[in-house]
Amino acid sequence: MNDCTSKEKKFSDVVIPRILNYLKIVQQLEKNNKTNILSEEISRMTNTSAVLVRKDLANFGKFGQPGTGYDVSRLKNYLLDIIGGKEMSNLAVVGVGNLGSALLNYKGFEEEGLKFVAAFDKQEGKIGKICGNVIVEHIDNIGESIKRNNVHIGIIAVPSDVAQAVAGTLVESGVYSILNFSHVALSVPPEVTLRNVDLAIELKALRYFSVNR
Amino acid sequence: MNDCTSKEKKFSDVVIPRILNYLKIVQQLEKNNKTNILSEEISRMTNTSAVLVRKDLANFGKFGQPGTGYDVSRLKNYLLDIIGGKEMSNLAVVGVGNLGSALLNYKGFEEEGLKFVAAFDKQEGKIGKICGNVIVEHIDNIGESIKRNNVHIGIIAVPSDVAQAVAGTLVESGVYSILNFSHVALSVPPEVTLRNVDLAIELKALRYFSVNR
DNA sequence: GCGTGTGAAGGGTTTCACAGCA
DNA sequence: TGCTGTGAAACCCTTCACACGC
Repeated sequence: MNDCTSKEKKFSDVVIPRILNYLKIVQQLEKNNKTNILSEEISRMTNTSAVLVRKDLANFGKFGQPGTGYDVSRLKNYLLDIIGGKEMSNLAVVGVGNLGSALLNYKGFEEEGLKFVAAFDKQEGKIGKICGNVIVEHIDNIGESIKRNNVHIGIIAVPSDVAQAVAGTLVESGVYSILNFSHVALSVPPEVTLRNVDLAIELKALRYFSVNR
Repeated sequence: MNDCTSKEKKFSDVVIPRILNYLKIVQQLEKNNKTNILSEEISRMTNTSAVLVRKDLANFGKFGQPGTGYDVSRLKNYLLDIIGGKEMSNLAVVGVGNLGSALLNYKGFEEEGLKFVAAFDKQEGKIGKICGNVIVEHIDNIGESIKRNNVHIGIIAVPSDVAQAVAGTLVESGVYSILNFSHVALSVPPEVTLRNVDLAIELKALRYFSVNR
């Protein structure tokens, strides 16, 4: 097989972030007009063993050149196919504090297929303000706004004590993909895909691995 | 064995975040004056199977009561021992944009053993301002300030194009634990523990798992 | 009886060693 | 010769089934 045959294949939670890292790197290389890359180089840039890089990539079909390496733009396109990064995803942020603002103002999401289409807060002073490319709406508008803007992914960037309520509202409004930045364990129905980014846990994990090495 | 014997034991990258989640939950429960918890409940709150919860906990010695469950405050203390969460870690943030400010202003890190002691930016308007509990210093002060403040962990919250340079400065200044929020692959010497939180990758992973379920 | 603790089985992931191709 | 691709082995992680203790 010489084509990308693995669109049906499901990849695990270990593999996907790794592949997304490979993608990040080849996109970077393409911008710098590099046309070829070795598994050895990808390995160094991602802290992944070179064999594992090759194994991962070989999963999708063989598009490496023995003795030469991988063609950067070809690799990029295959990875995008697999990851589904070619269509735009519409994002909504709930909570326009510092974290919410950081997300909304981040340049570069859009060229990665991620687009903010709505933002919500309950603080009157923030409603109607422009943040990034969107106008902040009142949190009571979530239901209506999410349908109007065809939101795919909801991002929870509110204080912990209201995070669960916001999650409920998002789900009711039909958002089945949630990224949770709050420091509480959310409970959502099984059909919802939930991913947590807990900054305290990241810091503590880092601390653990610095000490225990 | 009935004691916590596993201080020497090293846990993997899969296990540690899970344990930190257990800890988060028992800390929460303790605040709510709950004194006892079943593996079944921890399971529901963390999306981890109950057997796995018991296996994880049994790693540290048996402190569950068959037929009854776990004593919350005893469990908390053991987990803190294992994770090393009893000493305070000093943190420094480089880049006081929205993300840096979000971190500096987050209430609750301190009671988790994480304390911000320094913040840096290169934008003149920000220098000298108070953010959270620290005064923002110029980025040129990193070397001196890090020694003065005994920084353990450096957090990179600057734009991608300067992230590598900042990483270099941190390492030169003696910071060997780095949490990187920028969207580039940093290269650091092997003695440095580096952990990456890439928001674009989190969003893309979430998208992948929403579609492929 | 109920819930924890644990050896054994099962499944998945990573490494090893080497085959194959430019 | 150099680098990719791949079966086999090793390793780790998770689940299963059940023993044990309150």
